[in-house]
Amino acid sequence: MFSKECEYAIRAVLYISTQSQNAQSSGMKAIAAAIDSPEAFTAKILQKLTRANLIQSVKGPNGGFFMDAQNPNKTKLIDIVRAIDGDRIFTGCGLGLKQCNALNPCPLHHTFKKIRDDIQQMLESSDLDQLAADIHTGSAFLRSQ
Amino acid sequence: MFSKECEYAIRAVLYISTQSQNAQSSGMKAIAAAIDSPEAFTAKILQKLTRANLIQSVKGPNGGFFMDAQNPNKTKLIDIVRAIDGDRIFTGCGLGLKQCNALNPCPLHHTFKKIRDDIQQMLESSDLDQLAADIHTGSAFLRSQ
DNA sequence: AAAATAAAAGACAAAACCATCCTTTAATTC
DNA sequence: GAATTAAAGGATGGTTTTGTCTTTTATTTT
Repeated sequence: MFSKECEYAIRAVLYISTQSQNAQSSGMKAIAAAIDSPEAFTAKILQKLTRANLIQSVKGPNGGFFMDAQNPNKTKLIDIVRAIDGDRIFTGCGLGLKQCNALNPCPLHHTFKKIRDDIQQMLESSDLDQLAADIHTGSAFLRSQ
Repeated sequence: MFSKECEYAIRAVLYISTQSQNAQSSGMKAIAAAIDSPEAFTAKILQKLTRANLIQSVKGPNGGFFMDAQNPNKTKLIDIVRAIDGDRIFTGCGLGLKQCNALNPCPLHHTFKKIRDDIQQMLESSDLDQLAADIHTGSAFLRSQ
């Protein structure tokens, strides 16, 4: 569904979101450990997210990554997905046709449209606060237990 | 959503299904042309589908690939997906966690479950006859127009 | 039986994706 | 302002996926 990069990105942002609620910034190594992802690769992803203005960063001692307080409840999952994977998952054809639309559809176009719309709807409606809450209460996890 | 291999596989089987309705067998090159896929790669995929008993093949002059008459209405899309991509799309975690289930879920597990169930339902319920019919009438296509 | 045809099979090549390493830049601490 | 810390950036390596090429095997036609 998502690229590995995007999976890590979502998990990283969710983690940063939980930490930012206590005005804590998180270093790259701490993030990679918390979400069980490779450090160097995670660093690259955090760079992309920073450039996309989805998270902030500061260099130097006690630096790291964070979101400003009002951001977690504005940022939606779809923003992360768009920043990393683009919109191929929303617009691409399920059977890989270069051109596939209502006028010239693949045999699954109409059925897939509903599913893609559901995914989009889900990614647009969920804000990070709610998801971070589940992590805080221990009812959801960012790495395997 | 699906691997490229699986996309080609579905398109190939749908094409073979349309041709088999006239008891016509189709050669690899004809299939690749009809679905706009690379020939050699398509040949490999057709081999897999044959080994999985989703289609039949005969060698030699006038050989090719076909489905026996009663097969297109028994075969479901999910059989093709399972044969090529396995069941990762039905069981894998959307955020890439090695272990993700109702007891130890990722923050998106429950939302994703619904979507994955929808996809599975869709792949189980559609049989090839119906989809082939749309192709025959020209209301759906297996390659870009 | 020989020739021709077409799939099966195995080895190989290219591209994309995933991941790491090393140097540079910026911020903080002492 | 020197040393330290941590992110930014660039170059590079490994793996998987995608795709090709060549030989072999099976079937049909003549």
